[in-house]
Amino acid sequence: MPDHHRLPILPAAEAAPSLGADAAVSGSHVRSLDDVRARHDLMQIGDLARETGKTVRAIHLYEELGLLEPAARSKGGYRLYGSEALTRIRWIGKLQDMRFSLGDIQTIVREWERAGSAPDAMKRMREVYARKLEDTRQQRQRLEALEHELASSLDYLDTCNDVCEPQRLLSACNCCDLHEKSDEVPELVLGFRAAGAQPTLPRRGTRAP
Amino acid sequence: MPDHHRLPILPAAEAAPSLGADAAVSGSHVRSLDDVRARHDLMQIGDLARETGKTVRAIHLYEELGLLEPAARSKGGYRLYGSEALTRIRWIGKLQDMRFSLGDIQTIVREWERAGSAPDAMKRMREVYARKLEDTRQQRQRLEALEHELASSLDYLDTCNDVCEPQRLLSACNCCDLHEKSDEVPELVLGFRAAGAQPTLPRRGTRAP
DNA sequence: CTACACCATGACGTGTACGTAAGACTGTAA
DNA sequence: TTACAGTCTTACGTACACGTCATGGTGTAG
Repeated sequence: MPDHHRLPILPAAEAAPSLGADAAVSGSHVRSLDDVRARHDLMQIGDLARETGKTVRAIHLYEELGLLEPAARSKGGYRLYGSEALTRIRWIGKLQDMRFSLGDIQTIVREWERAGSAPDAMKRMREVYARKLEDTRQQRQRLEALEHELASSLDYLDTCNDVCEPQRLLSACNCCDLHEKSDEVPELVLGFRAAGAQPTLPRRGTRAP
Repeated sequence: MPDHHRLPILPAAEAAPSLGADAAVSGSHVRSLDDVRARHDLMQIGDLARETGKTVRAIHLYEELGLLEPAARSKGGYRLYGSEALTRIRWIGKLQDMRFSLGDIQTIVREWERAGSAPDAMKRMREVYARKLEDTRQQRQRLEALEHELASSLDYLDTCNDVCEPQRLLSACNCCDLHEKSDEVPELVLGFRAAGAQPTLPRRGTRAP
């Protein structure tokens, strides 16, 4: 067999130089292409998808947006990725968890790529992260507050289950005297009762959208 | 002036019975319609929008979805809301903050309206809230973790700014020896370097989407 | 009466992050 | 060689939570 049958790889750039052969190897079914690719630590898009939990489509999208590029292509045009792709995709996921949109990430990546020097790039990234730390903090505090509201609502609802007569009607809830007077009705509970359709007069045809 | 000039209100149901005249009154420009409506604690959709920070369109949407109904309509068809609408809309907002979609809220509201008795309804709602408390907790923990990652990334980037030579190139970052050996490169920083386009060989035309 | 801000209804548009399908090609095993 | 899963590009579809007209009526002041 001539050489080009073994594995025709067209590297997009020089292969990652100093990385040892310690890449993530999916422990499942081994095909012979894997054997060959393994010499270069390369996996194809489906493997990458499995490892990251993203779909192939999502990875395609990231590439369209310039967030990710395959390390190489097979002769037939298959995308081949090294283990840095895993890092990159997980990184994207984390930024998404922080509520960066893909557009934001695009901007970040472009800034990074256009940075003059290393400390310059680091400085820009520091700013982005510093701002995001602030509103991540705020978001978390909001969630904390909601958690407390949820907890006290559960408390309140427990009283309902404990002391309310089983046949009591919802309409009688507005003048309920079974809770401690000190118990303010939590807003999360109040909301159920306010301004909905009239449950006792169900004259609206159920128009499910 | 005949009576129907004063305020032709067609109540959708009996007005909220036991609520005192303590409704939220926007302290701004008072028009005479307000005067009249004030006797019934009613505001029109624009006022409601201002008070809640939502748009008129959003409120319309909530109504289409069955999440909210005006307490009454003016003779001319204007929607008129009591103060429970404020409660309701703020409630919707909180549920949205907990990552309930409007569709979820729709389901919740329908379940509530179809509940047989009061304790029955409370039980259902308790379950919904209990589940949500769980994943609100998880979400918050995720955010906490990200906060820590952000903080240590900022730390790491500070070192870059402090000890890196101003003209060092990004490509030299991969073999950077200026950090303590104990400093693992944070993933949030690693992500920048992995698998992007090649910054040193900018041969991709900037294809901004 | 007129001006003018506000509102109603209906319908179509928008941005995000993918999903889905079509039709053709690739890589490998049997 | 054939079968078959995986992949390619292209392109249109989707769900969500509204935004944005267009057209016409309403409520009140001057």
